[in-house]
Amino acid sequence: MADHPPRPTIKTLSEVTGFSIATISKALNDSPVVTQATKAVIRQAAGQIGYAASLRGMSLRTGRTYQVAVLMPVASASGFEWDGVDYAQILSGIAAGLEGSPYRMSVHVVRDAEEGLATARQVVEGHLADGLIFSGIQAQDARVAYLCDAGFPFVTLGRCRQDLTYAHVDVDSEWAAWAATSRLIAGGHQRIALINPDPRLSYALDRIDGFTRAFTQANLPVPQDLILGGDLSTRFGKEAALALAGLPDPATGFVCVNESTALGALAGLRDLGLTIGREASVIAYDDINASAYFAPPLTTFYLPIEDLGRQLGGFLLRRLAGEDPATLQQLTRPDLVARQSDRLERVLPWEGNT
Amino acid sequence: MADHPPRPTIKTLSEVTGFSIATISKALNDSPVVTQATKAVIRQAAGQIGYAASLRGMSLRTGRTYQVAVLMPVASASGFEWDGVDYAQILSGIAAGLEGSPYRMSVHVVRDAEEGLATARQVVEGHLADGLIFSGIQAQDARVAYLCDAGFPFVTLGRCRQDLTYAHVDVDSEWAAWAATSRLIAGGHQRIALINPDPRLSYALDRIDGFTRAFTQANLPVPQDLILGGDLSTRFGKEAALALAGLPDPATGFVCVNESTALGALAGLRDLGLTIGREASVIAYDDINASAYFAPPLTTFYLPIEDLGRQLGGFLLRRLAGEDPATLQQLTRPDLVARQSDRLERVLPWEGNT
DNA sequence: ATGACGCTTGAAATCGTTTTTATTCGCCGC
DNA sequence: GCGGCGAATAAAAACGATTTCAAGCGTCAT
Repeated sequence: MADHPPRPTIKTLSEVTGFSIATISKALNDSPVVTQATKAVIRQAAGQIGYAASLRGMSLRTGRTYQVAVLMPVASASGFEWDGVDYAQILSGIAAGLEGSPYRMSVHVVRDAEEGLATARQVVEGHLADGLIFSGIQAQDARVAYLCDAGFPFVTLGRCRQDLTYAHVDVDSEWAAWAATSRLIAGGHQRIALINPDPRLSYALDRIDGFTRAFTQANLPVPQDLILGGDLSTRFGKEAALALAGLPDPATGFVCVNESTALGALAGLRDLGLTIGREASVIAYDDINASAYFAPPLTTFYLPIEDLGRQLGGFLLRRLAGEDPATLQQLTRPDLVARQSDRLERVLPWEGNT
Repeated sequence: MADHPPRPTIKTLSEVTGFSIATISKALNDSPVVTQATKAVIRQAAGQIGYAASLRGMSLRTGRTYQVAVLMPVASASGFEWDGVDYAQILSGIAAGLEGSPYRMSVHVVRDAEEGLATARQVVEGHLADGLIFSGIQAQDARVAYLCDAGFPFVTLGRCRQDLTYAHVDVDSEWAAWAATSRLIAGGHQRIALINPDPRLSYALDRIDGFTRAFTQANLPVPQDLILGGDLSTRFGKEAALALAGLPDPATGFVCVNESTALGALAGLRDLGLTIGREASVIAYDDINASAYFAPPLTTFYLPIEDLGRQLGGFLLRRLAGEDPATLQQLTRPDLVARQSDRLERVLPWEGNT
């Protein structure tokens, strides 16, 4: 229980340098009213005694907290199921985006969008943070609407479908779903399933759009009966595959929303005795680099999810600096990583063209 | 940009009730010096106008921050590799453990133990939080030593091997490794590999201890050459399996540290043309419930990692309330989940006894 | 009757900053 | 010589709470 000497305050610095605390404060904030010479002296002394402003004091006076709140979604899990989302990677990216600024990151766990709204309210009304970052955007998103209305700085991972201007980072899910579906169509599939997330999510709709576009573009009917929405659990992926590959007119191609559902789909297809790559094909979003080790390795669209986090952090910083949200919007296209799971051997000649 | 009415302070409450701010403060903190009647009036009024104490004000005066800092490890990734650790689940657990208290959770990303120490220093010296939670404990852990010395409240996930008294939550890795190894020995294996984490980690040593005990107990030589330490990536699991199953006297059983390394091991064994459950067996720690979907489903020792997080949060709260760290120590035994990956078909009769 | 004591409440200081307003002082012009 | 001005610094107020100490006020014993 070593008693550290009390850490220096602006007052200590005042006594040391002989200047008043007001001057000290201005000098350290680089105010133009104080002489260069004085600034130099004060800065030197500050460095000398290891002075660092107390966030508490600053916070009380300025109303700023120098904190950024992140809403981290967790499944409302009764019995944990893996959902393949490595949120730690996103957090890590956000932290990297915040690096160099005085902002720290506080994480609030939310079970669903409703709780997210409640937490957002708390953060705004209680001034718990200066800015907010969240994901899991719905087509009609109450959180986005609320924060826009409140004029509170925030950045989202994903876009809603309301006509609102706000800072966001998103993945081009429409394109990715189109590309994945087209690839399977080119590979000889016609009965293609879309294993989708919760249909309230905005990107679920984007994926349906892309899926649909691929079929209409190929002059093929859209297999509406093969679109299934659910959570991101491996269990859901398996159940979906079991159901859709077990149909009288079964699905042979599967566009999965992510690696956990794809892992489930593979397990389901295996249970049905199907050989992936011969009788069925699977393709997925990939954000944790595990698909390469599945049996067989999965063809995926790779999302650099930590980079997205970094963007989120950077955008929020710029938003906090007053930048116009209209300029803080970004759409990323995932990269195709071709592996073995989407080739039908019997239609090999088709392979390749994206 | 709706201008909200300024939120009520203790002063507002003073004007409304007619009591002085001193009395208000005491009443709300349930001080014994103020009458029950007065307390009732004040509380009623507080509820009425929706008063909530400003954390900023409290913080400045009391020196407390009402924040708990969590050190979240991320791989120092050059090129992201999945490590099978769902830290979000731990965070979720911690948040659950903190629920009901005024404490919020701030997350600091650290790349290694060294950076962890630096961050811990910052937190302590800058009074950025009232307590600290971290994991990835090493046998000789500088962070633990520092925090004990500084008298700063903290709880760790894992124990170091120094003789220090501090609050911690841990998994009985010695036992788990012993149980896993014994199970494989009982299944007819003698050449068993231990796919271990970084050997500086305390639980890596625990696992080696348990591994060793299983062999000596069975009067078998300990296969030192089959103990391999690395990161928790799938890639490492695969490389390790490739190397050890490719030996002149190959390993046939694999005790993996977690699901990502196990997934890698399965991939490696598959590449060697081996059939899991016939020519090789794999067993792992399981904390994300994905092993059930691997090919074949893995026999695992299940760790309820969110519960551990909850314990961490709860322990820290009690520690902050002044409880003796000696009473805040807990060791959990993971549960065996028997599936198919550890049965050698040719030795079927042995199955079952743990 | 009065001083002491208990019980409740109030006034004021304090935490560490920022920001507004005041003061000091040298210098210039008249 | 003096009022005014500008530049630099200082003083004081404020942010919103907690905490120490003083004050008011019955009650009771002397």
